[in-house]
Amino acid sequence: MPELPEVETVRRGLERLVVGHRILGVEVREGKSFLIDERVKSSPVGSTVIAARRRAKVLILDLDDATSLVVHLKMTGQMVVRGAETWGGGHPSDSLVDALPDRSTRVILTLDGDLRLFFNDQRKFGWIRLMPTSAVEEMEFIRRLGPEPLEPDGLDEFKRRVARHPRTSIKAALLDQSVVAGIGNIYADEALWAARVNPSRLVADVSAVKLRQLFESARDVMELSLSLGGSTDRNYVDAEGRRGAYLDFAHVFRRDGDPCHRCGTTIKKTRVAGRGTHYCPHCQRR
DNA sequence: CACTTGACCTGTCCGC
DNA sequence: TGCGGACAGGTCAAGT
Repeated sequence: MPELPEVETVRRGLERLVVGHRILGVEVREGKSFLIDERVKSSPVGSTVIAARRRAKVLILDLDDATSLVVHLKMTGQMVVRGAETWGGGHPSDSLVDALPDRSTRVILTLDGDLRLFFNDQRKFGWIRLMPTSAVEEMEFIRRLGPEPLEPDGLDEFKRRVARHPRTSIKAALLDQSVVAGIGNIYADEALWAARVNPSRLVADVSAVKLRQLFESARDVMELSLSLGGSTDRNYVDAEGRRGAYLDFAHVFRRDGDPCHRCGTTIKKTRVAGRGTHYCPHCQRR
């Protein structure tokens, strides 16, 4: 569920809350959730967080010893900060998560300033990887990433990359991180609705005008979502444990059975590219 | 080769 | 109420 707007919201929180703090301890509760590259020392303890970056759906915490903590939240990952600088050790009333740690807590980082950073991940798909900062950009899946919708000059590159997959559905292409980076199931459906493109349509049958509208629609829905703190379907929270509000404004995602905001036709749910797919049968005719 | 499906997990929801 | 099964979705490996 965490897609680009959610990961960016978490990044902003971590930038504010943990950059400048020194790591005092690491508690790994689930070994597969915390991986250490063989090229680095065995622990980040003693290092200071100097930057919080993001590439597509990946979070990167740079440390002052030329290593980085690379984090992928996958579907149910959370990075939640608790401590004196947030709420005196307690948690705010609008937090979705209760007392931490809980049973989904996989890794706990203790930082100076009386802070604790919890990596929670119900389904254990996510991971944190400690590696040399110089090696982050060389990770295979980062090298392959396509342009992000929020990049102002990404359209041409998107068009070039999507054209390499003419026989696949446009929805599958939008979900392919090597075609365009940062889109997941929610924003794929929302962008397709905004651009009035049927999710099952083959890439080869989508006009250049529609491709441009799709890229721009993806940018628009992501900017709106960012302004609302992202989407909370069931699990997502930001670095302070708060949910995002975007789904209150969604046009199709999880709205099957409800009327289309443009034409009133009942929103349908089907399966495209192996994923639940929401669309308006009238606005998004094939 | 291009594309689709299954695996990885756990929690929730639905029908019987 | 209990229980089995479907479903949720990001990414990669395996299959067609």
